[in-house]
Amino acid sequence: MYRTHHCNQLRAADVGQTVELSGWVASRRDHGGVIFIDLRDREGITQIVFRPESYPDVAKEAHSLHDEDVIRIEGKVVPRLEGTANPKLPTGEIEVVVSGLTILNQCAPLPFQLDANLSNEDLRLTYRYLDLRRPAMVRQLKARHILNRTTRNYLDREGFLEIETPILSKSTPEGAREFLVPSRVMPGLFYALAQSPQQYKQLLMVAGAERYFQIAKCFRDEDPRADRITELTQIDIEASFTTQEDIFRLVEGLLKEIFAATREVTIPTPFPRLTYQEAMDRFGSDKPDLRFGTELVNLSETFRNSQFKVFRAALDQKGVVKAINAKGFANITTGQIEEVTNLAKQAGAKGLAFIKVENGEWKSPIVKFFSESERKSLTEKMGIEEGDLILFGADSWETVCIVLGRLRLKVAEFTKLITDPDELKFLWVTDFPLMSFDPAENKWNAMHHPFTRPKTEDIPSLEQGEFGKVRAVAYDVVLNGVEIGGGSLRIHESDLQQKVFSALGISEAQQKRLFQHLMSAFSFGAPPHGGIALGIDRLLMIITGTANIRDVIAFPKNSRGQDLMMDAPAEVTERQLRDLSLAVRRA
RNA sequence: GGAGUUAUAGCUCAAUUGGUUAGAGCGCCGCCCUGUCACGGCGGAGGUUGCGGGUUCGAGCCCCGUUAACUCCGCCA
Repeated sequence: MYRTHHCNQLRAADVGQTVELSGWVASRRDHGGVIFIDLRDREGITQIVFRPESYPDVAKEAHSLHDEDVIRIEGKVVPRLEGTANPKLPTGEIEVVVSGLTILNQCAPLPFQLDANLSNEDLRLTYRYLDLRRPAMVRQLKARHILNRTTRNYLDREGFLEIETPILSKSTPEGAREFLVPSRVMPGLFYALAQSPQQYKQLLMVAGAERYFQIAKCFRDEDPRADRITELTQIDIEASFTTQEDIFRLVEGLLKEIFAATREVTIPTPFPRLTYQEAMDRFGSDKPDLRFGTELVNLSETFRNSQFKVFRAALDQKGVVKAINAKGFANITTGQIEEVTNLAKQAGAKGLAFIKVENGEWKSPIVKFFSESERKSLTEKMGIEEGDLILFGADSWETVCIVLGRLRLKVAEFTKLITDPDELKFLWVTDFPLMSFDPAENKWNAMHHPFTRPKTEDIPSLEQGEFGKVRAVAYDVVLNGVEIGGGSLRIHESDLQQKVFSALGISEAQQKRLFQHLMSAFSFGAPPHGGIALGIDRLLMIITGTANIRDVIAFPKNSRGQDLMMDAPAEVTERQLRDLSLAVRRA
């Protein structure tokens, strides 16, 4: 037997028991005579004591122990001596006097220390199995386990079946770049790794599964970010005979249980809702962070007849003038002004107009163009007070919203508008546009995916070719400015699906080649259906309060998609390539 | 594809305006230590300052190039 208890189990009530423990040496405090060791396993730490006067042979062997050696001990639980209890440990009232020691395995000198400052991430990822021994990382693994368990229990109770779908699938033109996998049996042909189970889950609805979910791995061959990784996990949900309201209620209930189980907080439901239009107009983002205000204010009427050419020109071209008030940020430094100006330009602005309100004076190169009534209207609409900084955008509605939305986030960061690190602000963003125009490709792309249902009242616009006016029954769930999930009601009629494909520039020949299975499935009595997918990794980032998606994944890839521990991707042999009928072209 | 930040001992970091032998803490090795909990004390080993070039009497520090990591933009239905 290796253990009778784990290392976070023994308490004062267990005093007198003879126990066995196994684990790693987390810390050795060798006084020459008595030796203390913090013995660590997955659950926690128990102090064990070697007393030479009681067990001289065992104590002698303990002198040679090192950090991270793996040992098994037996001994007696005793209360700690008067005044030596450790209130920092749940097991701190007791210790185990060791009468028997087995060294199960020794540890070589470590490449980095587990108890010290975090080492550089390369090293942590290379030796991830050591990094994961840190209690903080164990907490991450447990949080994911609890989230998954809660999800399964909840969706089971709601009548959902967990059904697995293929990872090896077929390449489709829309969406993220895919990882390709060559077929050995059929030379020259390729699978694609599923970027989501989207089509399978819709086909399951046609199959009459009615309520499906899956904790699904998805693969996207795009450049990673701090909150994006090539290999991600989603709670994938689809239901038949469902409405947007049904899905909102389901997901709100799920998130309520997840946050109760992982963070022990009660989140208020239902979540507030904004349409895409409102979200962009007021917050300059389709995933607004509602933990602070600083809303975008429309000033188009104020400057309708302005002498300031930049504003006037934007308005004359049917654009808008909007602004945000960075309260109390008039003391912005020159360097910060430069930074926000660059940010504005990056987001599509031609420049950045601003007003600093200092000592009762408006300090700005543009104020001289403003009339008395314009100043008055501006003061009123923006609620201008001493110490404020007003940042303007004048351009097309979309550009202005995007620019000011980015500035809003930057201002919040500079002026520390988020004060409570535990605050959770959920919302639904609804009525997304069905399609967006890509000037680079000169074509319309699906905003969500090509199977998204247009709003019934907007179908005439679709038929008339006014694609920009068509809204979708598509929705995102947003938490603290992070898109944690998105979904839609789907098209279940082959003729409507065909119209959308055509609008997206997918020819009939392509439709047949790529989506024949869907088109024919829809012709055999497909029920109305819809669903959503929630990003587990991003959700866990917020639950555990980390800024890096790799912290919530046991074995993550780095920002170039490498697994530093396994050293993947790696070269393969000529023989393997030959079997796959592949040749590598080297530069 | 573009931009920014970073790179010094096994790890985390220092090193004044360019100045002589590049330091500290932790870890490692040796010795000492019977109530610690980041135990403590004494001693020791350990460096091509990412790599290549340049400027200079002299470069960890300045310049150019390059590589890598991270972050951001593009991209991510």
